[in-house]
Amino acid sequence: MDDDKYDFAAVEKKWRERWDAMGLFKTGFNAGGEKYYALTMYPYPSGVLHMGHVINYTIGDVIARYKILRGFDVLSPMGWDSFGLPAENAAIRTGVHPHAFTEKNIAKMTAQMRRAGWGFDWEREVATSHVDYYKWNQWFFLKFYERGLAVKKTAPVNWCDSCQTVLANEQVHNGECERCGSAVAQKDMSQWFFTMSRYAQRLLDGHQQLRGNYPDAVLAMQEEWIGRSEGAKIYFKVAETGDALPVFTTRPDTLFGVTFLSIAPEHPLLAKLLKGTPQERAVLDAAKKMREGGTSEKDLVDKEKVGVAAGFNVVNPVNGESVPLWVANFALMNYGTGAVMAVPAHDQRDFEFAKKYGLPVRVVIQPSGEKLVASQMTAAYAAAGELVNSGEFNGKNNVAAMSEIIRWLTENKFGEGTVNYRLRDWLISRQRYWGTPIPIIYCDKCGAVPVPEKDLPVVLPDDVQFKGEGNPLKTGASFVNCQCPQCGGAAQRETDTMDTFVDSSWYFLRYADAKNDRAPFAAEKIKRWLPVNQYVGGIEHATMHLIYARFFTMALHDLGLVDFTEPFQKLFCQGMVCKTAYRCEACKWLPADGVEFADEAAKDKTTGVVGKCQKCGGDVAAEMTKISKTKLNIVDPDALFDRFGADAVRLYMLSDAPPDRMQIWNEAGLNGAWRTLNRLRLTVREWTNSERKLSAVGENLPAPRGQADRELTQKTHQCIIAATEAIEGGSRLQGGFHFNTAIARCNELLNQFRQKMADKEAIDGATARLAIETMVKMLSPITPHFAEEMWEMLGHTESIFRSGWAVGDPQLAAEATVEIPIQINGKLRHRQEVAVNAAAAELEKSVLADATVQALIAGKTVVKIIAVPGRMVNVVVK
RNA sequence: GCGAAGUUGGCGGAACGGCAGACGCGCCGGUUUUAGGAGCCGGUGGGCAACCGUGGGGGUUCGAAUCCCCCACUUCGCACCA
Repeated sequence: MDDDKYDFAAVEKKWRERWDAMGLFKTGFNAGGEKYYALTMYPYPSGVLHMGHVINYTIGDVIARYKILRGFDVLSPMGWDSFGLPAENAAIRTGVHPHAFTEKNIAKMTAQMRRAGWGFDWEREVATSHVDYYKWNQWFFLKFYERGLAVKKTAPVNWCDSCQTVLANEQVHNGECERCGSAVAQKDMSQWFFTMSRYAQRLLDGHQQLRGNYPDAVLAMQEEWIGRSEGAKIYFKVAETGDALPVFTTRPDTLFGVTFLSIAPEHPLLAKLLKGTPQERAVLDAAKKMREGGTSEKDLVDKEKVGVAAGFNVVNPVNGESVPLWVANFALMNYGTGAVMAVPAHDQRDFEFAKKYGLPVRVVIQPSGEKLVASQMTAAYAAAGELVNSGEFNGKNNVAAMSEIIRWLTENKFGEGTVNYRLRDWLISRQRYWGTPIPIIYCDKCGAVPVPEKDLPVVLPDDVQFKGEGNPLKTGASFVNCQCPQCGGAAQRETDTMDTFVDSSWYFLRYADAKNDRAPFAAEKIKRWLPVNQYVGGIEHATMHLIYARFFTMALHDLGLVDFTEPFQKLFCQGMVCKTAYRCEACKWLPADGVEFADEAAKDKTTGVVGKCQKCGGDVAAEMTKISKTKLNIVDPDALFDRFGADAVRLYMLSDAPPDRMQIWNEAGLNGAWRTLNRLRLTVREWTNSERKLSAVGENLPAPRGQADRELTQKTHQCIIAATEAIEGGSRLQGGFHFNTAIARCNELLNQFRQKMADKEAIDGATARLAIETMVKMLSPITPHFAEEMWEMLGHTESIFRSGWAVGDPQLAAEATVEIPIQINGKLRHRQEVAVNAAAAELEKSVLADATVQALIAGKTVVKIIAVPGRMVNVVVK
């Protein structure tokens, strides 16, 4: 009958225009409603949306629309994290200025975002590379500087000698420069930090408020990142010179077992000690060698443990013993004190190091029931036991004696109990152009002088060169040379720019007052909108961005700029979008169409060899990984919008898996989403036609309140309740956002509705309308254009987003009877239809009265009966 | 190395400690004068059966995909990518 197709392109365009016209996504749409701030992590403007964005912003949009339906005054903003390395790399490669590159990308991605149907309040758009944004980064820096929260210290960077440039960890592969392949080494530079480590305990304490509102995994990762550990600081001294060399240890109980002490190769004391000694050259060379390779934690840890004797000894305060000082690459300057006491008998890493270099092993803890002999040990003994060779602590349990030992250390001034954190100060300096200039001027006379607030912003200059060597900002003569604000003499600007994580640590505050040119934001706007009610983003941000933003908010709180300490009330993290990638030993990564598959089944395999490379004929192995350009497994959202429309893509993204799981990309499922929409559309058409027929017959027809009506009404209310619960979370589905099960409930309702139509069951017009409108409404946040179109088809003249969310009635949803399983000794044996509210005693009676059950337990003794009302009965027999 | 998450049919996934496989994809068969990426009907974990089945091995329980312990594998993060 109807051979027309659903013209999604026209429908989607039509509704986007109407939403714009009606101001659906501007704050105040539900004027007077309670505020709701729905935030999604702003993207880096790479120029193309990837599937991670699609899932992220679809979830955010569904939440915003759902809250609009529930009457909230919703703020749902979008912006651009537009500073960063890629624009600068593009400038080096193609000569296009980062500014032009970035603006073009923003324009492209904005168009893509509109096509997806994500509703944002574009009047609040921010771009961090715009001077009206980064000016406030500089302003915050000055405030931090005044308070001692921004300081300058020495820290190592990845240095490529042949490119004469600092490299990001990302640009270092296996200790080599990504561009030229030459060896990378660490180099110390004086750089700016935010003293975030001061906030370690507060960040940790904040978890109490966040527990239950952030994913547990994120809190666990942040706890690990903050890395609180209790232990003691022990005052070792250099035997020859008397220099203090404190160490931090979590195992003060093993202090009598120390046989050497390790110091980080870049420890400042090392160079001082060695100065003028015969071994100076050799030890410093060895230390330098240890610093080859990148600075990332993974690079450091993966390195083989090596060391060299420094030619000095240190004195163990507890027994006065002198033990040798070693330089070791596993001693980390930025953790603890940069020196570690070594107890080979009770620490595996120390044990291995001691065996490698022939250092002594001394047992100070004996496990019960066996006796360790140092010379016969093959591994360290790290567990608990009885202290031996430990002076007055001999005979005590090492764990139980811990606090006593710490007290003793403090009383005797050998050390003190202390808490150490893994959390480091935040290194914000970047030796790059495309970032916020740090507002500091260096004067020969006055030293480092902050740029006065009235001189802000320090604008990024355009007259710079991108050669791939050094920091381009240093080539801007007009930028670098300036006057000292204090003495007026010739001075030079800081050419380091800020880490882009500074930008993203407060952008959510700026959205509340995006156009303010007198302050980063006005207090009353912050009061209205902050904190963020729901933040949505990728799990990959669990530590860095989310910790920096929390720290920044606490710092702003301490500056009196905001009156809360946690920026995000609730956090939801979607999983990675992954897809099979193909790798050929010789040709590296291949696109799927570059693989000659062994057979049809091989196309679905996600691991192991699946075929041959079309180019070289070598074996191709499949691997399931995050969608990325380098692995050639990207999916272009635009192409999907072209083929299926935004609604079908959105529906598919949410219908398959709960969004906090890893999403496995499989295009076949998209067809199914498209079909679901068509089926619903067909249903709406058929029903609106038949409804017209019905009303033409007359209103005198008795309403057929029969069995079919009751069933459909029940199913409809079940759908509303279950779908709402799946979205909201709650007792059963804790986290919420289980769109996949909400969609499944709608499908069930649709199936039942179509079944009844096909069977020509008599259904009252109002019952049918409620059912069909419920399906449309439950889907409206997910497939908004489609839902609007159906809503209109159903005779409504106003947007569905004006109609409010559906309310389920638990009484109408309730079932009268339920078929419960009957178990005999825990095994399913029979079923019985019982009243839903039948009490345990009634269940027992009716089950025992059942002939089948009697036959099953004939000749056996009933030991007990477990009856769970409404769920099951288990008869235990012997 | 450290930390996190995950592992259920051919596939994505459902399942307050209580009927394993909802819903969807795919596949198989049928159907509608039907050529569409269409609709509709039926089937679809394994096994002829009894039964067996939630990565492997133990445990707790009347009852375990679910809780506990051990192990394996996969993915993600680790501070200059954002």
